[in-house]
Amino acid sequence: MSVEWQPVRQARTHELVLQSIEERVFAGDLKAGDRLPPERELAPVMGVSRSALREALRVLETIGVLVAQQGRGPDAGARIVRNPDDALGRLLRLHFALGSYSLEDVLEARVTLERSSFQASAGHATAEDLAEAEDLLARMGDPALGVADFNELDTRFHVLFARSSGNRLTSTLTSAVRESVRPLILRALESADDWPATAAGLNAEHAELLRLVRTGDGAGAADLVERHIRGFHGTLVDEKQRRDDA
Amino acid sequence: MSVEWQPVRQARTHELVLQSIEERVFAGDLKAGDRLPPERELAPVMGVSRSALREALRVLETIGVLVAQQGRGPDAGARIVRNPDDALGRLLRLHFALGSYSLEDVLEARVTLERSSFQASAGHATAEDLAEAEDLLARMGDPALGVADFNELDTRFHVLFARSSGNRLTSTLTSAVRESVRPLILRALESADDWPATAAGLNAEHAELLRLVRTGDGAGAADLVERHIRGFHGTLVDEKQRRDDA
DNA sequence: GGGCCCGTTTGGTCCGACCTTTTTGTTTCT
DNA sequence: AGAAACAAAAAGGTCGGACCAAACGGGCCC
Repeated sequence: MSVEWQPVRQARTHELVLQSIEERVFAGDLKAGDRLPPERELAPVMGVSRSALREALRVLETIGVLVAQQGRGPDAGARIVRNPDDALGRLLRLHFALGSYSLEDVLEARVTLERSSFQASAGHATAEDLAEAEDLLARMGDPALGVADFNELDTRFHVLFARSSGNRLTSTLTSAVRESVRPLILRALESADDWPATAAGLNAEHAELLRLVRTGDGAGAADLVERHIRGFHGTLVDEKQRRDDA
Repeated sequence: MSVEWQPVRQARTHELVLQSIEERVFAGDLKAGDRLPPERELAPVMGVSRSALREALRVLETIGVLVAQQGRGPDAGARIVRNPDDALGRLLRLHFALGSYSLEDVLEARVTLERSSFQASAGHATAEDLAEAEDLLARMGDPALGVADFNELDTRFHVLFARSSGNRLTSTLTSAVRESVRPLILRALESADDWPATAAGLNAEHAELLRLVRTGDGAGAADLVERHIRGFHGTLVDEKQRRDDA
């Protein structure tokens, strides 16, 4: 295999700034909670214009490692934070909309991730987690619940178990993937033939999932969540088919 | 549970622009390959300054849904693309450096994702994939190979199988997670007690992985890659321990 | 036809002015 | 003395305009 040549791509200023800040992060110089100097001071120190600096900060903000606050006082200015979830969610949502990933890809990824989540959750879930799941379950049982509200609660149910697995990375990935198909799921639910029956069926599975996690049956929960996801995604694919045919 | 009140957080201009463009993407108005109007035209049409528009474009660029090219001709300007891998890699790398995720979290996520990758790869890998893996394996076998080069080839080996699984989403996630621990792995390799022996051991496992994938033994490949990752991550944890103690 | 030059288009950079929000300090009135 | 009102300062947010740099297209000259 021959060496692959790459075009040189002259680095843009904001990329240099970015690189410089990232190095600080990698070196441990910048930790969560630290504040950056004000833009008007930092820009000349780095030898770039304020606009270039701001573009770099915007990038860091969309990655979820920085927030900016107007005003004075200790909370003002640009601060390093750790908030990957929104960033990852937006990323996957957009790419899914653009067709970077097929529905089948998302299905398999959800199965893989949520199997792992539920497996671990069966060993790690706290009493608070279980109580919250119970609460969500009860609210989803309301027959008068609208489709959109159901979808919201269903998302929270799945994300809750991902969080309770104790693994923040898997949790982030799981909820981002779940979020990315959220609009699609909403549309599918809206066009369900018999919505009350669909909701009841999903809820029965949710209740059983909760029971398995509570009793510590990780393998059982993993198997059931796989069936749960495959079953529902199956109707999604059917729905998509019907739409494409029309 | 009472209703949770949120602060209103006045939206910033670039966020409005972003929202507007995202809606176009979700609606299917903007597809991969489409070009946006020039900044100088688009900004006044949207009623914002060019700077605000540019910040929104920068955000889209870091998400990997847009690239910008200077100059004239059909390739110039801002174009919609689908390139999630770099974006995801940078995101996870930074958050890992900031301590959003522990080493154990990454270990479990890698095991989950790569088990799935290798399982699927055993059914999907093409002859080209296998040939490339063979090539990488041969190059990793060179005893004179430096640690950094080995790490580079090892990364490509793992990412290759993720890609060959046929699932672009899992592949993206796998390579991003692998990339996020790359600097760490490099440091661990550099401080290995007996580097040639370590390399030989890893290579033997790589060769066996390739064999299992080639013969279509997905379950076997999944099990082996789990042992492979856990074994190596184990030395990482030991290494970290030793550093923390010092 | 090939090569050179020059203009046009488009993003990239910089600067300076001004707006808005948030806190802090000070003054004034009771 | 205390509370309310006002003013100043510090920070990010926005805007407009000027200019730089890269890439392409076309025309001109050999």
